[in-house]
Amino acid sequence: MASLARAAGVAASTVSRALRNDPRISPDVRDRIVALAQEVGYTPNILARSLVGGSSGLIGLVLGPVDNPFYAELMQRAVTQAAARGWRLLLVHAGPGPIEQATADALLQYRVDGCLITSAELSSRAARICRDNQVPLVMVNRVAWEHGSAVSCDNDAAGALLADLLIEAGHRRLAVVSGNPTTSTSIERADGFIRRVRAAGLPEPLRFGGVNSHAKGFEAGQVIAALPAPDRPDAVLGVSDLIAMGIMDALREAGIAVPGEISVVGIDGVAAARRPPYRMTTVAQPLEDMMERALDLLNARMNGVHRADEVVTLRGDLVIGQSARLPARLTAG
Amino acid sequence: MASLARAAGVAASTVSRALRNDPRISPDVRDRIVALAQEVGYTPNILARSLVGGSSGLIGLVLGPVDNPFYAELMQRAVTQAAARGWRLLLVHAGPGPIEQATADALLQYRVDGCLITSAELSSRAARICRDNQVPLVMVNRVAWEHGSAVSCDNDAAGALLADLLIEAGHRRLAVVSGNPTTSTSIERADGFIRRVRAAGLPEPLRFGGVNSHAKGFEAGQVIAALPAPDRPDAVLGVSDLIAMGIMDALREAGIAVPGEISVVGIDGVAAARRPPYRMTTVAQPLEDMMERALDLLNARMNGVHRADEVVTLRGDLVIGQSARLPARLTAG
DNA sequence: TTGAAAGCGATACCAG
DNA sequence: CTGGTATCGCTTTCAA
Repeated sequence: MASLARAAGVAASTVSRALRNDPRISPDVRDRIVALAQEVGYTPNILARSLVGGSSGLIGLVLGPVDNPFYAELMQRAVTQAAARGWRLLLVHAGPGPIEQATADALLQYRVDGCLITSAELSSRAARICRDNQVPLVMVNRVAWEHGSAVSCDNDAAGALLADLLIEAGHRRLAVVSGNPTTSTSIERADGFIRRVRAAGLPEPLRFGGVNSHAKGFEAGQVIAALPAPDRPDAVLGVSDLIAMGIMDALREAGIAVPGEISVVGIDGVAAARRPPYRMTTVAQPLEDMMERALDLLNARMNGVHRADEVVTLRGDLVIGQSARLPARLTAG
Repeated sequence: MASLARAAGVAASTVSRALRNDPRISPDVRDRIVALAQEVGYTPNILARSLVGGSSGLIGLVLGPVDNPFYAELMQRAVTQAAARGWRLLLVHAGPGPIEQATADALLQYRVDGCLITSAELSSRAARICRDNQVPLVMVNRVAWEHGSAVSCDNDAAGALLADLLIEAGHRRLAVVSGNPTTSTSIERADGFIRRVRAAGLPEPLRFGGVNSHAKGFEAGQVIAALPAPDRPDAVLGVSDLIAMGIMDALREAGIAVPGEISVVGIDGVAAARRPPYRMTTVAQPLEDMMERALDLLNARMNGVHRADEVVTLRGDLVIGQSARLPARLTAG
């Protein structure tokens, strides 16, 4: 920058202002400097800028296991929307394993302006670090931990809605395949579902699960398929599309027609579940809006202003596929 | 850091050295400082360090469309392996669209030590920026562009291997569904396949394609299914697993048995293709090794040392699934 | 083995 | 409107 200033015959501070469109710089001087910068291929060093300015322009991103396409879709939204706000993502973790200390430390070392945690599990270490250092924190698809704001889909309502629809369509023996029993997302979805089944006076739903994976759904599907027909459920909720896909695969492999003999529904609305051969009936998370709100929450907390932690819940969108028998009023149109 | 130095009764430079395990600092002083830093929760500011040191510890990551799970898997490897080397990823792009100028600029603004481009398409802008600014660049799953090194799977060999196996197993009417006609990956895979088909004296393979997506594979599958039986191919290669999954879905939906009536094979080895209901016979890219080599290449070019661009090609691993009829010698075991 | 001082590249305040 | 100067947090000579 010094050499640029010399070449332009002005002071460094003038260059600095010109390049950031400071209003109180004369247009002609600014144009000359901008042109010169362009010419010599000068790019401001954000690291140096952050040093004095305080803000790094970085958002830490902690991702969950990306074998669940939901996280991949979330990530894509995060990159795009963050870029639109002039922020960059520091990707510090992606995967199922616990986040390491060195990794969590990076959030502080790089002075991230905020942190986005999308993993339903294992986020505690990163969350603690953010709390201890007043780094704004927003969790997506996850209930707020001790500290931090959160944006999620109304999981309970999603489960309840699907239960209502299945029941209205005449299903009587329902089942639910859960994910990780320690994650709020999985629990709430199952709870909402089960509550409505009970409210309808139907028998207690069968319950399976333990991990949020295709394999676990497949396993549950095999067990269900092996049940003698009278005991066999006529409708199953996979608490995630990934699980629901596994269920459906197992049932079909066992020669059971979906939705002919058993209806299957999921939650998330990932692309893979919506296309053939699944055409899943599911409740899609409003990803675009969720990320928008998440970044809003971060933004509001980024300039040093303290604000109370905030929890935002958005309603999901019912996606009518062909994996479940639904009330005629929905399928007629 | 100044306050830390004051509290410890030493100079800032001593603190700096102590925290980085400089050998020429007395152990007791170092321990005292480290303990104190721990106590007050001090974290070094890497931005400031980079300012003087030169290296930011950041690797720019440009990702392709993550609806293809291949890119998601690649990303997970990238994060893990980069972390193991003490690097962090600056995620500047993910998705199908072209990379924007502002995004590409971020690579320079944050002074990334190197750049990893995994998108088979649209990487030119980022690549150009790296070239113009001597930022080490490695492309993964993509042939080298004008500038930069590259690591990829031997795509041609993968296509050739699958053709050989299908032919050996007795298939006679082959077809190939390509991806984006401008990407080296897609072209090479198809070329290898077609070359072997010709070499075997079989009729010219049917060709479909245009985009690397499930939808495009599905479309091609529908067309294939609609062909009158005598013209219908008895084996199809989808140049990516994503495409192959689409093909298989369409065929099965049309009531055609896979692999009973038509064999389907893919390339990539993504998790989704290997599990039920696909159980794809495919050539898996050695992701772990590819990322390892990619980071090696970056590392060798990162400390200012100039090295010639390098291209590394790794052989893929045949994954025997159940989506294709294969020679008995392979399926016997 | 430790300390003092000079930067690294930018911004911001205070003058002019 | 523009120029000097202190400063951000850390590393790195150069001395002691």
